[in-house]
Amino acid sequence: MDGNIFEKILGQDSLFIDRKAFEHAFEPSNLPHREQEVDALVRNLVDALNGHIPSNMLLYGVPGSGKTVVTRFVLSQLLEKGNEMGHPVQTYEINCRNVDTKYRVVQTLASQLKQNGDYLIPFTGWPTDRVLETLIERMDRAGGVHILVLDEIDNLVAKAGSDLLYSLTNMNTLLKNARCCIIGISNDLNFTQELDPRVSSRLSQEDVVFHPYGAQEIQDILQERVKMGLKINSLEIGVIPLCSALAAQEHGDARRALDLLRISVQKAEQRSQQKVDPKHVRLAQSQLEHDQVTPVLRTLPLHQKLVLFCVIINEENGLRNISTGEIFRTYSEACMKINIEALTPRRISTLLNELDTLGLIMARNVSKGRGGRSKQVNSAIPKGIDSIKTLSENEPLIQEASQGKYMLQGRL
DNA sequence: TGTCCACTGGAAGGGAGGGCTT
DNA sequence: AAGCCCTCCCTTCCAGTGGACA
Repeated sequence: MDGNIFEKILGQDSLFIDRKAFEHAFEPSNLPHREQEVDALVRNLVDALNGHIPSNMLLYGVPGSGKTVVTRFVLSQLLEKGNEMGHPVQTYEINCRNVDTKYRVVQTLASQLKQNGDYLIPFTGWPTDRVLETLIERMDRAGGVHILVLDEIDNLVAKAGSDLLYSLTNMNTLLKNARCCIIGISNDLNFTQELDPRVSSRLSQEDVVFHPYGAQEIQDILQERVKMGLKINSLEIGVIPLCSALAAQEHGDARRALDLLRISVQKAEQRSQQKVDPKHVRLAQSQLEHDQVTPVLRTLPLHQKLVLFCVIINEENGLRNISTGEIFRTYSEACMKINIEALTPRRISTLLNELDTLGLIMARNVSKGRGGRSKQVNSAIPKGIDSIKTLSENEPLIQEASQGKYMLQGRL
């Protein structure tokens, strides 16, 4: 072979000028169509600079509607101004999807305030109250205004209840030398209904709703990023509208649009083409679907995989709208075949709900009169993904069960 | 109109596994 | 080592239920 294998690709002209412009973590200096929301945050948070405590806020909106990016943008400006004016402001951002228990949230916050000589708080072990006390001590020591951003806060409430939020919203009464303010970010508009009323009144002193972006608005966002990130004239007409339209279908998710565009450009580059055309967008769309689903499939726990596997097997045999009972029977049989103990029907019901939340199945409750009440389940995995193969990877038991799928088919 | 099916989903709690404190 | 605390996964128990059917 001539030359180094990297040379060919390295030497290739890229259509990107700055790939970062399309990354999720990118923080643009201009946020089109979010002026009102920025304004709402600024009007509230300005209190931190006046020596007052800003109201707690709740930001609502579908994924990719700019909640996090707007918050980060405003907070970075606030930090800057705070430093300039000599009003110390501390900000914390916690994603409650990853950090989803009372203990862990408090531990994460307190750890961020750790200084030399402070205890290292273990990730489990201490009584939560003690961690909370430590947090309050450290906040007081740091002084100033502390702004806690709890992203995907609905997740936290679903798993850990209102207890933590009660403690957090109560902190101002315990702090002597510092003040704190909470910004909750939620994808779910109805989540305050699950909160303790005392908590919800304290937490949602100010609500800001982020409406989903429309196709036209997404186009504007893309245009902006294209200016920064791509060479001039690298897109065929129609690429941006197509990306926007596809993303608008996905509940107006701007992140999705950026991903689509970024991958489309990569697809064109891989084919050594000078311009991105709508064909590349279609390719990107199917890759995105694939990339979203397969890691989820791979990392499901064994029983979760088995349940999903049973849904798929049934579907491959032409059955739609499968009931919980049917799934449970297929599942029990599969467990028997691979010689593991089956979980209870109650547990399977929960697992089905979880699969539904993950978007891997569509489950709806229906009543068939005397036939009883049950779920109707269908797979929601995009076509073109070999789900059984993916489920079987590194999972010999599933492989074994899938080899017996014709036996399973027999009883259906 | 009431019955009754096949579940649903809440509540409580067990127990294993991680870790800390005394 | 014994006694806690916290989380995760799971079971057991059970009241509740939408709607076809007698």
